[in-house]
Amino acid sequence: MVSENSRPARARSPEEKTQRRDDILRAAERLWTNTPYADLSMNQVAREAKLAKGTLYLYFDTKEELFLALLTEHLQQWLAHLTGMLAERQPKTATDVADVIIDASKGYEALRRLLILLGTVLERNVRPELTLNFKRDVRRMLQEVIGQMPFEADLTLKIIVHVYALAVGWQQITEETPSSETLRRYPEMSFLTLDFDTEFPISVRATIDRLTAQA
Amino acid sequence: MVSENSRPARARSPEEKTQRRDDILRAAERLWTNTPYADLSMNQVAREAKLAKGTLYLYFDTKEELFLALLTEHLQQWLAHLTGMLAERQPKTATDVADVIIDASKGYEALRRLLILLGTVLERNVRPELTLNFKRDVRRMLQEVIGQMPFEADLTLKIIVHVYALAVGWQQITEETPSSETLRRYPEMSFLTLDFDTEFPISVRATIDRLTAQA
Amino acid sequence: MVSENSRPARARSPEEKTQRRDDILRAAERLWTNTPYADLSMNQVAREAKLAKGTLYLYFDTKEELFLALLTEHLQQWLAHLTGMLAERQPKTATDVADVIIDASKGYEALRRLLILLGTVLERNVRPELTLNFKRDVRRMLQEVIGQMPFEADLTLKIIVHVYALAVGWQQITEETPSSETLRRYPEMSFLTLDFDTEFPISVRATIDRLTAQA
Amino acid sequence: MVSENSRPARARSPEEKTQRRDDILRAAERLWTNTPYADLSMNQVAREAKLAKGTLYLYFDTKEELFLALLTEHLQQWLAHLTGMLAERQPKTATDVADVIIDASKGYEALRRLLILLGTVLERNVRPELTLNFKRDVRRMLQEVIGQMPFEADLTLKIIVHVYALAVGWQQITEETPSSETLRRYPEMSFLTLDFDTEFPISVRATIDRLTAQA
DNA sequence: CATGAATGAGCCTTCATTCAT
DNA sequence: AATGAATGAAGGCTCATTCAT
Repeated sequence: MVSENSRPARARSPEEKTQRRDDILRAAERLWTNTPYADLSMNQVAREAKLAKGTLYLYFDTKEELFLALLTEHLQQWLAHLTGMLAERQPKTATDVADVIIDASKGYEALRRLLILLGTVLERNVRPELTLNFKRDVRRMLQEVIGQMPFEADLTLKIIVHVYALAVGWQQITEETPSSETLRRYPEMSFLTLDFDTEFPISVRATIDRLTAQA
Repeated sequence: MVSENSRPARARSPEEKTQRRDDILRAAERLWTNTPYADLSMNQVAREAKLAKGTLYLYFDTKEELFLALLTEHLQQWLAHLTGMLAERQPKTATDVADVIIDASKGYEALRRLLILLGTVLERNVRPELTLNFKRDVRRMLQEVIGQMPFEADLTLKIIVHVYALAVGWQQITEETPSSETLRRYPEMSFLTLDFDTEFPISVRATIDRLTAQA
Repeated sequence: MVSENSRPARARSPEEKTQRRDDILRAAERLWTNTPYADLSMNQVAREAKLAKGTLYLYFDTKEELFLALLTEHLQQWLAHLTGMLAERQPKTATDVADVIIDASKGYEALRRLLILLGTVLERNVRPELTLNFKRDVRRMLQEVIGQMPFEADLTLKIIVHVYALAVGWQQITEETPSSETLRRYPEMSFLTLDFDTEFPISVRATIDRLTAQA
Repeated sequence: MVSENSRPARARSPEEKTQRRDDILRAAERLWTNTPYADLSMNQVAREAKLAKGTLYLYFDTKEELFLALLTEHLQQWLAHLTGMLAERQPKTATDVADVIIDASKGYEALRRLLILLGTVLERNVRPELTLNFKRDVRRMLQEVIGQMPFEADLTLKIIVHVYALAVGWQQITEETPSSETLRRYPEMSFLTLDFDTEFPISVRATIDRLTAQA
């Protein structure tokens, strides 16, 4: 309800600058929801943010860095969300933990698509130092998750990475594509028209059970 | 004056045309091994195949179709390989099946990278009809696999798709990137420097066990 | 009188390709006559040559290389012209030589402006290897000049370089600029409104006399 | 907490404003020593001067005007230096005069590079009126030089302009460029690796001798 | 069937300058 | 007077695809 009109013409204070940076990320996010990375130009982001193209570059050095920042945000949010749920539910068993992770993962498709982008585009075109920073940030955030998990740190980390692999894998397979609709018309192909929220939990439960049993 | 393998100057007969098409695929394959899709131009493929750029377009309508064909081939090979191993080993239990699948998957990194490409680029830029054809081809090949598996068709298909998700997910995470080397220097980040051949089997076993137990 | 209409749609033979490359150089040259380098975009050159922007890059890797090629051409022409005049007039004395050089230099303003460009822009933005090649080409062409000069090779080269310095220096001072016209309205400033064809000869004669006397 | 030289936060008095303007020129000068014009952004100058970008524009209308002011300064200094040396040495002959000019020119590379900039960039992008002012300033300063020279005003002016041409020409040829180092490895190219302080004097002496002899 | 020259839309990015604060 | 965020025109260049030969 606030939006553009209340936006100061120039972001002077650190808060305003954070806000402006956020405006840009929000604009990128809106477009990201329904546009693949390659089709999403900085021009579009600028227009969507109602800013000049050059302004984007005051806040992000490159297109890749912008999306790395977006990913950082989304991942932060998810991890915070997960930490919160863990703290609340206090899971004890593998099954409990799987349930929390599965529940916490609902509605994070944008994040999953950003994670694919990470391996596909970002890591390849960003100064390695930045990717590294990003990963160290992630590691730091994970410390909080570890604190809320009923397992040892190493096992928790292993679980998280497996969940990451599953999220990326299933996202890629279940994502809507131009041919999805047609595909649904062929019954023999139903094995390929799957739903993330159905399949991902199965994998997650199986994997977490196994990993905890092994430990 | 004749080029290596004394390739005919023009492909006239159907066999020659198939051969020419194959030359192109082989060239693309050689480059694909160590070049990401975005950095791999049609020009390079043409040069590698010792053909002119335009010639590529006589055999493939677009760059994406070329790589879809390459994916089809690789998938075909892997499925044949898998079918062979199944026929040979005649696995009975979930564990047996998992073992065969894991063994059959070794050395197919190129295929896994093509599968990522499928969801990331190909499905988005190819006539939907082609993707569909591809998927129907895959379905047909799967029939052979089904015949060699000790489970019902639906369960077998479900297993295959889960394996697909795992392959894509783990490939993405374990793939070497510019920052990989530096990452290895930080012990606290070791949870991210993983090996496909170590992690993928764990997931596969866990998942197949679970899927068969549920059924 | 021939011009664009007789131009083949595609340059296939080496001759046609040389011709096409030449078309581009001619277009650049026409614009160069009345546009400073910075204001002269590749877009304009393409338009002037009635070619697409990309086509330019089939013949020249960068804008700088295009202009380095143009400079090479002009320098070649001038050196050929000079060699011809030397052969014809067979100068014996310093004065004779100066006369020939001065006469041979008339009408080469474009070349002088390109020489300024060399030191100002090209050498700084072109792969050093290319500049080097260019200079070795020049050295080779100079061999012909040396053959026609009544002095030893070293002295001839020294003379040429001094003439080069004078050409560049006087070009810069006598070049027409936006303020030139107004400048001419102030009699006390007449010392700055000079004519290349008047001043350059004086310097050349003085310098060649001195260099030959010293030797 | 106070910055160096305890510069006032705001320049209020005319003296302070002159000082601020000078701060900017000094900053530009420091950068100019080792950065070509194109690579030298107003941002850098502002940072070097520890001022904001906008502040620069309170003192100079454009980047070009800033450098024109810098040139004015350097030229003023050189002319003052020259006048001083002339007054001290009282040269009588052409040779004497040449010696003084040559000695007075040592160590003024920055000025020579600014003179190249004048013809190359400044005159083309500055209001003609400003270039004119600059030139009239120069003319005024030259009056002092004329007073100390043993020749008539016109001849003195002519000499100065010839020296100007030589300075610009030789600067351009002897300036270090990315390919200089490699060039030095080829003995046959030694005719191009020259030293300003060696060649310039030869030209100057030759030219002044000639000009005075003609008169 | 083969060629490869030609196309041109479209990309990211830079930076002198402006102007709200 | 000083700031520095915002602007936006403009630039060089790439590359999948087309099509005349």
